Amino acid sequence: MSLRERQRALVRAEIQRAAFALFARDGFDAVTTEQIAAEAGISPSTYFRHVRSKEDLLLDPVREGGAGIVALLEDRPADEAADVALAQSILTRSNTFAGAEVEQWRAAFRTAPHLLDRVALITPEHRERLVDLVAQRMARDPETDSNPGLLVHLMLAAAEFGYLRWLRESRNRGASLPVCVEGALAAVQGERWSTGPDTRRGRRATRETTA
Amino acid sequence: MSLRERQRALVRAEIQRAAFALFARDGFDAVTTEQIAAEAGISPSTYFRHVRSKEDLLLDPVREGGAGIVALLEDRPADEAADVALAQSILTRSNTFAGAEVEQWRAAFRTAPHLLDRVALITPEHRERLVDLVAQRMARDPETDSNPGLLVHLMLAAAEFGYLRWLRESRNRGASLPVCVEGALAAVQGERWSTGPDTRRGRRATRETTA
DNA sequence: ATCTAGTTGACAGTAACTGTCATATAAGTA
DNA sequence: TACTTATATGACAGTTACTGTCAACTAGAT
Repeated sequence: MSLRERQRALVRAEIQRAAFALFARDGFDAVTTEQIAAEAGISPSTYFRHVRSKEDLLLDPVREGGAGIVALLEDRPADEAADVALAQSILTRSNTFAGAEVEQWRAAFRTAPHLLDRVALITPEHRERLVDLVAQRMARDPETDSNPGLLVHLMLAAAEFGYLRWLRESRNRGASLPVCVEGALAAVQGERWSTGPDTRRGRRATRETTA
Repeated sequence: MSLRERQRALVRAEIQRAAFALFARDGFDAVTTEQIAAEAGISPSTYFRHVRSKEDLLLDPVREGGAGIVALLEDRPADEAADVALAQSILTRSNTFAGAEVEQWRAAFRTAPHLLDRVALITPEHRERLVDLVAQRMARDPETDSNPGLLVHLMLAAAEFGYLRWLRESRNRGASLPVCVEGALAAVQGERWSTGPDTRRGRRATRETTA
């Protein structure tokens, strides 16, 4: 990683830190881009060079999870059923989504409830990659058969439901993120996603990641 | 319906017509609000009084379906299982989503692919109403039990998948909207959503609305 | 006829972006 | 080390979606 790349990442992180702090204090809508830039110690020009849009400041952190899910799914045992493998990948990823910075993010996000229904867990590119991987596992052609796409869509929607439930609830009273996500993911798994008449391998292997 | 209300609806419809025509011709991003207002024969001020945001011009038509789904679900037979009743309500609604104006809308929407992942089939208020109705059918408390919310979320996600597939495909080559939606909805239905150990009434009553 | 409430357009703002340009600094090359 | 090139920065001007206010107007009820 070159010095330029490191500095780029540093500036980006500093912008996020500044933005989340301001959002949490004053509310998403009340904070201007100029304030964020000032708080981050850069000019507005530079701010816009690093941030595509104000919304993305909040949405990008979750979207980054998409790449992780793809990587995890690629490493799953090949004989595992598509639905199980996908659910486990998502669940494992949600386990790593924690820490002090995440709490800052959550506090910031709570001030922008109108963005709640726009949580896309993943970029279109990563989603397409997931569909291909799932189709391969189901031994179907994603072009002619919509089932792989549907499974990915529903599984991500279920995970999203878990994320939203976790987001809405207060810090300590509600269930943890993995618990929220796992409960929702379970609803999508089932016979429907099998590759053929008698390939049930891996079907019972739910709940292996959480403590 | 008073004259004022009728005129209001008329202006609104005229704005939509103008906007869709311009979007389809020049692309969503290339069309300014002033152009739309001019084409609709009103001032920019009036435009903004009728349109919350440019995005909503495209998104509102689908969102209006939400009210219809709620109404349909309220009229479903009381002994029908929650998942079946909800699926049928959505499917019936999607049947009425057709006509020449819809084709204009589809053409307009195609020029704004970045809005595709923001298709919320329903407003938060209607969604909450659906959750209550579903919870009642499942005999569960929507406050403590997340299953009704999850069923609604997944069912809407499935419908959304159908809508997106229909949207993407060309006018005559792809499957019709109801077919796309029905195929997706079927994936969510199942034993999981039953109200109790032995209440299976209405469980087999899929596919009754489409020809 | 008149009073009230909702509608309209002109106008002046705000804030999120976009594009350009001169300047500075990291990285590759002689 | 010196030189060149690619990239980052900040100042600035512009665009556009959207908001708020105000005076003129019009439908609807009394």
